[in-house]
Amino acid sequence: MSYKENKSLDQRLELEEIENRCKKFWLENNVYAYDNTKSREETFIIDTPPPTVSGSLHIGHIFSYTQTDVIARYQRMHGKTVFYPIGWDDNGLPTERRVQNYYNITCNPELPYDASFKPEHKEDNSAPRREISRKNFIEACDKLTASDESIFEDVFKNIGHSYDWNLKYTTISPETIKISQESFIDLLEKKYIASVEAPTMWDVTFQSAVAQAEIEDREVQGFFHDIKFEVEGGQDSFIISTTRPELLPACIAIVAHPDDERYQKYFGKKAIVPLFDIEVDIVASEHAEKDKGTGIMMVCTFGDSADVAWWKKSGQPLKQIIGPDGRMLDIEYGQGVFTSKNPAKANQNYRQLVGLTTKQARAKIVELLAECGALQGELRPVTHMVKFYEKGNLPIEFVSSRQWFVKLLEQKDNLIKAGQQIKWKPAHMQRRYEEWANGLNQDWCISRQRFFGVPFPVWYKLDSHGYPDYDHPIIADRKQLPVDPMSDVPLNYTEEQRGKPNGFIGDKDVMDTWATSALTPEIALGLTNSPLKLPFDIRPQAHDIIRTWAFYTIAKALMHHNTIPWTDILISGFILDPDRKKMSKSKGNVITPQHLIDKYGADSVRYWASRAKLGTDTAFEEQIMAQGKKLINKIFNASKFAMTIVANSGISDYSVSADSITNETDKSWLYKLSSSLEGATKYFSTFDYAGALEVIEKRFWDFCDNYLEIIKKRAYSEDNRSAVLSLVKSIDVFVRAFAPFCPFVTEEIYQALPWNNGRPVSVHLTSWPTEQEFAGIISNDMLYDSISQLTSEVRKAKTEANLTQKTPVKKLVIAAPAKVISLLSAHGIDLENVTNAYPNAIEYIEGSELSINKIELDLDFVPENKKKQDVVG
RNA sequence: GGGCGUGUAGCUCAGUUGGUCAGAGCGCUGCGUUCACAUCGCAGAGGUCACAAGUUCGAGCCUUGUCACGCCCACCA
Repeated sequence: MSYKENKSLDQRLELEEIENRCKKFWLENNVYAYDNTKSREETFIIDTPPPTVSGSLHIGHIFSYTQTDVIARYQRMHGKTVFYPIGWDDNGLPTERRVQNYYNITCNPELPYDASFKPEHKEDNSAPRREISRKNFIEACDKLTASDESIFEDVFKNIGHSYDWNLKYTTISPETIKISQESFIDLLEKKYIASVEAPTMWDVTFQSAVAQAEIEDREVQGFFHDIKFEVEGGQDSFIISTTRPELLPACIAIVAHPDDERYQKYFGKKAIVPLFDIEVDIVASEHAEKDKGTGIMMVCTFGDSADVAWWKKSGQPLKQIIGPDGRMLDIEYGQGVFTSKNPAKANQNYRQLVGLTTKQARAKIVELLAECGALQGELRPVTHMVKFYEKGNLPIEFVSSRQWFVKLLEQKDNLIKAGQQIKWKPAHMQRRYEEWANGLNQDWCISRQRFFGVPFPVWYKLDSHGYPDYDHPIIADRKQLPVDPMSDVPLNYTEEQRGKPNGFIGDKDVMDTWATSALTPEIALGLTNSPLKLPFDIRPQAHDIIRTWAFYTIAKALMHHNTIPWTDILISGFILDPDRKKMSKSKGNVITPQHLIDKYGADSVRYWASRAKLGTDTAFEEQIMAQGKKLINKIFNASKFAMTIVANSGISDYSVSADSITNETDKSWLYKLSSSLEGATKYFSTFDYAGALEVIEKRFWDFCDNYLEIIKKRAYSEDNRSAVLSLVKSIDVFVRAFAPFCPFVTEEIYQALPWNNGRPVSVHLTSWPTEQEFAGIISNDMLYDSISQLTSEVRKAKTEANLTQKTPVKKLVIAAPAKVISLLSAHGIDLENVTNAYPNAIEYIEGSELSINKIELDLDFVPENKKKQDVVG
């Protein structure tokens, strides 16, 4: 496919046309296709983050993903075939939540499938949500994610990301589900996974278990309630300060510190829980701290993870009073574990709590406590930290249930070692990882009581009474994968046996979405027949998901393959509001990536992203994009100008060599250019795209402001060969050096270069310019720097005299070291030209430093345009 | 409570191993340019490099302490 009809550059820079032309051209020519015949050494592998599909792309996505793209493009030009996949993380809770709101529906797994149901977008969400079956719900998720994903894809294409779109995946696709289920079975066989019935952190809104990594602390306004407990015998009493009085019915013990003298006398005795007359032991335990509250506290099932830990050791029964929905369960005192000295009284009080939320129950129990006189004094306000599921609005509860756990705790040391083998950029981010690994205190709960996710490939046998045997699950055969145990049947069973005694039931949970996204290396490899293996080269990601995505990926690579998943991890920063807070949703929605691409052009937005260093949060500053647009414009115009000179030069052999570049100024300039490239390459070798851009950009402005001006006259003259070929080389090099950053404008220019015969179809397939290309051609920086400095000083003198730059120089005395004088006097024609000096106006005297000793300008000079004005005026 | 990071011109940020390191862009002011580019060029003003002490011939850069901001982690009765 050809790029465009007319090969020459347009008169003006038409960004939109260029972008459309490029996008089409790159796709049609498979410019970014990964070549699976190349060896590992010739391949650069990127573990691209699959963005969560739950709404729209944020400018922060564009920021970090573009930085990775710049690296990918550099590596491609550096001679590697780049394995650069892209996926959409569409399974999981964020998607479910969006789907519920978008269609105003909710999943009720009890309902049968309704083939006629078609989800429709509802603007108005005030009506009660329509309940639909699990299968209908998943179909709705599929539908909405598919449309969201096509929008994401457009934005990524518009910004010019060079993914190999043949390597596209979604985390809910059958292929991904298969890989995720294989991972589960592998870890299960290796005994890294087990199902455990235990108190688990539970979000009551989404009614699902959640993992430690998804928990965050939030400051909450609460109250201390001072509650009087009688000691058995009724002679004595003590006060407990608690923020959660609604847990009184689940009290299993009272504890105080062993050294606390105030409570020594109670140890070994029993306390009576008010309202419910539960007899509980008063126990000495390090768990309590003397100077907190009243120093004595109640242990309930469960107020916090400390309660869970204490309960596990104690051998006490579990009294679960909070249900999965966060409401008080309907329990009966005098039955089972709910003992009471006075069941009738306990039940009378507890009946008033049944069905209430914890918050409502707290208010009610305060009433009851006040009535019976157990509540001492006023409630005392306190702000304290409470654990929340990161996506939830209510505190988490500990609910006992059966869940699948990945045994990470026993891997702690290996995880830390693996983290040390990986190169973190910036390096201090490794600390974040290590601290998280060190602080891990729970295994990874991977089951979620949700619907849109990867099902566990597991069924349970039912005994003759219809009770499931959780200890001996039926694991799917690998050949069956992917399976949905709710609709598929285990080997040697029939659908008729589902739910019947001696039959089976399917595991109805789905996996934590991280359990699947921690497999992005394996998922990506599944898309190709390449012989690639872990470890990959780089994992780009943001720092907020070090404890989840990075951590779990390292864990899985370790458990599956006993290797690190990548050699380098590049941590990007955040885009912050001007007030340095993390950019808010509302603002992000106003300034959408597409809006910015439309306003400044994709290359300019990319320029903005490329300027920021890794790992550093930066305030959003739109002006950088305006600056980028100026650069893009300059690249276009300077190239166009240079190409016009070349076209009119009468030169047709564009080969650049020591024979063709004969002028010393040109040699000296090319030396400058060459050393900038050396610097840029060095920066890129440590993934420092920002450093690379800086040196290239700096040299480019030098080229425009100085070199072009210096050689202009010579390039138009008879003896123009060296200057013209130097321009050819300069433009060719700049186009390639800017290509990773500004792929659109550089492609547009590359396609118009008249010396492209036999070269790759796209600039993005050419080789990265290195200093080796200049071998034998270049000299050193002395001459160019000298002319450049003098040019600038003469310019300054003219500016300060309020004269036009065209003003001729009558006399210019230059002081310089002998070495510089000999260079300048032999090759000073450009200096004469650029300063517009009269013949023989330049003189040299010896001095220690290069400087202008004396300058005399032609004050009688009148520019052409002024003359005309005078005539008219 | 523990850890990490940041603090450089009005704003956003560079400053690699301590010695032209006091910078860039934007903004502001002035001047110029219209035959590559007004999406332009040139120049100017502006900073005790958070503060204090120390190491050193020499510190924005190293050490210690202080302050401010941000982030991460922490059993939060």
